[in-house]
Amino acid sequence: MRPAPLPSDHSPLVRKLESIFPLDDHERQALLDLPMQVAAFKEGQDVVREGDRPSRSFVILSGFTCTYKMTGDGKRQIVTFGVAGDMPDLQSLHLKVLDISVATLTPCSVGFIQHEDLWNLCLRQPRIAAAFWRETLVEGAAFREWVVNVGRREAYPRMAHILCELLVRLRAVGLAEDHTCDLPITQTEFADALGVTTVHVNRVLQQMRAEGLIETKGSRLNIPDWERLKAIGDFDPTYLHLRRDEAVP
Amino acid sequence: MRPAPLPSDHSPLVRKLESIFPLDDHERQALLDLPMQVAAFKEGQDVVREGDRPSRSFVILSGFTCTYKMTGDGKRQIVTFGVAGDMPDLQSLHLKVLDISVATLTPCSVGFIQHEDLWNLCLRQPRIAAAFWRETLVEGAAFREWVVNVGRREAYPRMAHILCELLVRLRAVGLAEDHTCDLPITQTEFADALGVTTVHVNRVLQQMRAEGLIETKGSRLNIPDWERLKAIGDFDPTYLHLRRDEAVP
DNA sequence: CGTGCGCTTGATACAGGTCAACGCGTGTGG
DNA sequence: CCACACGCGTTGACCTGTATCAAGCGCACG
Repeated sequence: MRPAPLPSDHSPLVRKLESIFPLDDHERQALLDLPMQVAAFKEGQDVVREGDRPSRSFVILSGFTCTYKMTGDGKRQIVTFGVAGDMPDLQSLHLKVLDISVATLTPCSVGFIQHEDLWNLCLRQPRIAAAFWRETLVEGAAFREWVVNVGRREAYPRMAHILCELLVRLRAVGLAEDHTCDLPITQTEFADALGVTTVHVNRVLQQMRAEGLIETKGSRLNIPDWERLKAIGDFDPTYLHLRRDEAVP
Repeated sequence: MRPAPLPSDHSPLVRKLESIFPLDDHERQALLDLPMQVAAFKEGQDVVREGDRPSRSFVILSGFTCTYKMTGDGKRQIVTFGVAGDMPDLQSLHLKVLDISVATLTPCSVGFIQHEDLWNLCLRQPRIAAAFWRETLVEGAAFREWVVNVGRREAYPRMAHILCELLVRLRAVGLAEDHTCDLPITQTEFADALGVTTVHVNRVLQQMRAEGLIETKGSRLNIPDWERLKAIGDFDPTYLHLRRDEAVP
């Protein structure tokens, strides 16, 4: 007998959209009514793959993902991390063939939404269409900043910058306390995100710990001096286009 | 007396949108009817600047632009080049404050369109809204590939890749013959796009010329062996999401 | 006719890559 | 229940792509 469908939980989606776009009760309800098929993924699996032609997009309900591309000679570049509420392949609503793959970094629960349902909702509620559009634009802004980070900052500030971005994004969806969060990202994954080697990531992290910039135990990250990390990472959260500035007081 | 308003020419916009989205006569006409205020910019001017809160977006009608961000210590990273038909700040329709600046690389003619007019058109014609949304998504896809290029390819293939992208995009809007185009981009600008120094760009270009990969006279670029350039640049045009694959036969 | 910008070249320095090996914790199959 | 394999973090020695610095050249333009 087939497993019962997993219970759906739309709240990460709503929370995420509200972090960048104001919704009224009616709109919130419309989102909650979206048909969603929930699936569980183990760590290290591809949710979608470059070249796919999906008829649905997905929301991350829990867990962490990375969005990546492979080069011809087998190197991986991670272009963004996904956290609860993110829709890493929302673009496929308009772009038929996927130009990226999305893999889970941890066990994940994801909710699939048929393009048809999304499309109908957008036609009926232009403001929700605007919210989704805006969501993809914010994602685009983050890619631009990622280019700057990889192209123009050395490994040390580059790492600082990514840590800042992750903390702020996690805070925006309620997944981080003031200066602490769970960040289950391995050094290899950071390496592929920063465009450096694992060895170098290791040395950078050690130096950051030595200088009291960060504290880690297990996957727990703590940032003792947020202002200093921000300064070193040359981090300005404007590009995340959050409604409430989550720059952390 | 004030100068007469410049004559507007919507055709670059229509041509660009049609390269990624099928339009019918009615939709084409709706675009042609968009109120547009044309302005001429000299070379090296900012059209819009990071931090601006524009009430309009612009289409490049002629000329070349670059979209860039500055780091805290004054380094510039170009995140994309703009050619006729592109709308480098279309995102500002939904994101109030600009996270990028756009500068002209050559004298440019640009057409400003009020957000209000765009917004009305999108509400009346959902398919045109979809076309604009798609336009921003394609731009996002190009940023992702730019991250990969800067993060994971060495300077030589990185340059090859950018040249491939530019040729294909120019072809898509009718600004390039098969393997030749006008590319008025200085070595300094390439440096800021690739995340390397001008000196290094110079050496890379010389090597490419020496190996017969490219030929240049003035701003004229010719590519004698397209397949080889593509292979070296690890270039696959899928991410540009063109309707007709402009991969150049 | 100078002056500045874009291009070019050479010498030298360094951030980060490569290669190789080891420790440690954990899950697993014999 | 132990041995072993494997993933992740760590370390050291050495190498290289690219940066940095400095200078010269030619041409377009005021």
